[in-house]
Amino acid sequence: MASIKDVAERAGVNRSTVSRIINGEGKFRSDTRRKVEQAMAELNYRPSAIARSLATSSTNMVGLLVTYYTGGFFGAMMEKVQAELDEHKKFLITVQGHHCIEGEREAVRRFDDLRCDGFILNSRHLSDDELREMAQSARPFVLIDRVVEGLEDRCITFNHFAASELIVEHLLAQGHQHIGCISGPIHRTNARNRLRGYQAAMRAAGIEPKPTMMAEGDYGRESGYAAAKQLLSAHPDLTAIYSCSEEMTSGLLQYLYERKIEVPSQISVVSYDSVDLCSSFYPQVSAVHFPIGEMSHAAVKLLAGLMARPSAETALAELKTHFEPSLKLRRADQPIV
Amino acid sequence: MASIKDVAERAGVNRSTVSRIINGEGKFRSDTRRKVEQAMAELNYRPSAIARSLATSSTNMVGLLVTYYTGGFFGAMMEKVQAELDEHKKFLITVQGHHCIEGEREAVRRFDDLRCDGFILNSRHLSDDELREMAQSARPFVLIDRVVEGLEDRCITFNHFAASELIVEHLLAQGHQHIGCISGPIHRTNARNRLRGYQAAMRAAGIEPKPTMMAEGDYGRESGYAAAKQLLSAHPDLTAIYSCSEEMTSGLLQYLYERKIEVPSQISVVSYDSVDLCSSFYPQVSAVHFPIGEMSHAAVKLLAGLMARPSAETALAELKTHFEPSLKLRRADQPIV
DNA sequence: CTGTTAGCGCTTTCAG
DNA sequence: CTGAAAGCGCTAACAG
Repeated sequence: MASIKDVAERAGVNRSTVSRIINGEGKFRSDTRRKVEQAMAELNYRPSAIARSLATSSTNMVGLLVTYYTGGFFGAMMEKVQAELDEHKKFLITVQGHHCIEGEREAVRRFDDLRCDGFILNSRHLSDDELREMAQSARPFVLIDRVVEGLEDRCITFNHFAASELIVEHLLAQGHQHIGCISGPIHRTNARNRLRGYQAAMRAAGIEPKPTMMAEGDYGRESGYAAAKQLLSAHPDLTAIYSCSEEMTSGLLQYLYERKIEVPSQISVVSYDSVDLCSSFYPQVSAVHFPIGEMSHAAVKLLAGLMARPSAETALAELKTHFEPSLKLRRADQPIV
Repeated sequence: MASIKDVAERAGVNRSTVSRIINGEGKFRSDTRRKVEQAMAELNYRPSAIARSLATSSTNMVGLLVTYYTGGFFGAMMEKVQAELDEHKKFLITVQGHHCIEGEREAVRRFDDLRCDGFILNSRHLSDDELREMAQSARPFVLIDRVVEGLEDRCITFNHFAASELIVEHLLAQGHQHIGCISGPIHRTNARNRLRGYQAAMRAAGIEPKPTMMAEGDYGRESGYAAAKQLLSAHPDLTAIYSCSEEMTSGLLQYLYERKIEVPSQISVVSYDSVDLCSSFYPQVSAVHFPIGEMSHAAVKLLAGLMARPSAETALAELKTHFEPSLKLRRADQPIV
């Protein structure tokens, strides 16, 4: 490809003049500008982002670490991150954490290798300590859907506990007492918080949830199916089930469908949901909304702030970094009469 | 961050020695190696991919243009592309086409700016001519799910026509005669091919599909719902409906659920599917499988081949670039008795 | 086996 | 308003 040198020669000017024109720095004689622009057009010149990065030590690249690519969750995240980045003409580098600590470390290393201006981590395996240590480095990063003590100002968080409380309270308010819960993998903090929210809401209503009223899934569809089976075998008297992910809800509904247990006349179903998938089930199920899209948006904004002023935190106060749940009521649950 | 110069100074050797050790070129006195490795470790040194790119004029970056991020389709694509790229230590740059020609052009421009080693296009708006012209440039690229005359050796394709034929024939074989079709946006080539496959299969069975037996959707859920309504209002006698995307199928099922039209006892449902979403519906619906995952994998392989030998096409013959449909039979359709 | 010297394509003082 | 020159961090001949 043509280089700036080629353009300069063709236009009969110095490279720095071309550079200035490209970057719009200073003023130029109009014919100089014309000559340069013409040369660029003729050569189909495009400045090398790479060379520019090296010279300016700013790459305009932003890294995004995700745990997996499937599911609408990730898509929603990408969507928002990209949209925001596009506007600022930045490049998005995505890498996957391979579901393990070494994978996530490697990901960060790659961001470093590229000298990304900053990165966004949806990390699940890096330890708090490791993250805190990373925060010492100059390269700014933010965490999405994770809270690390001491790094609060870089965390975009969601109140999973309150989310569960909210939806379970909704069920309780409708007169339900026998409410089962399909949780995510309890070794994961957020999944644990969701489960605890359920338990807390139940206890607040004077109901002690029996261990057999809770089944652990892996957030996937199949596990929802299995958990439903387990739950209903142990507790045929359940009048409602709360599932902690939309995928598991799909499995749950499948099970109910196969057993000809009618929703919502025989049992109510409510769910966690991030991408409004619950509206595509039949019947459409009520859910607590996990606003991953908005959170991603906030993450980019936060990061942009950190990148702009490396150490200060001016104006970040205005930024919303903590998100609270909201209810989306639909038709798969109904009052106990 | 520490640079190669810092490492060299600390180790008391020349930069090129460090460079060679990093890249494992040649042999070294063991104490030289040790000194260098120690210096690198102490400084926490990581070579700059950017500087390296500039020096070698190879960036190890691969671009991926997608039309949108939502839906499992895209996730499946990312998954495979990343996995493959990770193994070769390459970086993935994703950009979105913004659903318009200018957006897709801009995307390619950005790949150029970064001097990506190559890119993968899931393009819908760039014209055949434009693509052919791009092919003149040195930067290799491949097309996924698109066929462009003259660029056959860069296209990873799927037989959409045959896919529709296959699933409709399945329905016909079961005795169905009144089969409706919910198609994608007919201004899109692939959507049109799917519709034509349906028509061809019907005609081959001696049935002329009436215009009112076909409804156009936009591949989204809502449109599936609307199309179902439209179809069944005009043709209450339909015994089966073929929906050209899993999302539309979801809408279709929702409609049937609301109208209390039982599947499969009152009507059979079959669908197009790429990410096995149809197995998460209840009842699970039979589908023709659109193997986007495998195709993505093939795309990366193809691209890797092109990047390795810029002009030649050795060994590409072994590569599978064309994919045929396969049936995944489940329970939402049944024979006419 | 290792050092010297250019140079990748751009930006950025510093002059003029 | 424009040119000259140095430098970003690395690699790649070419010597030795």
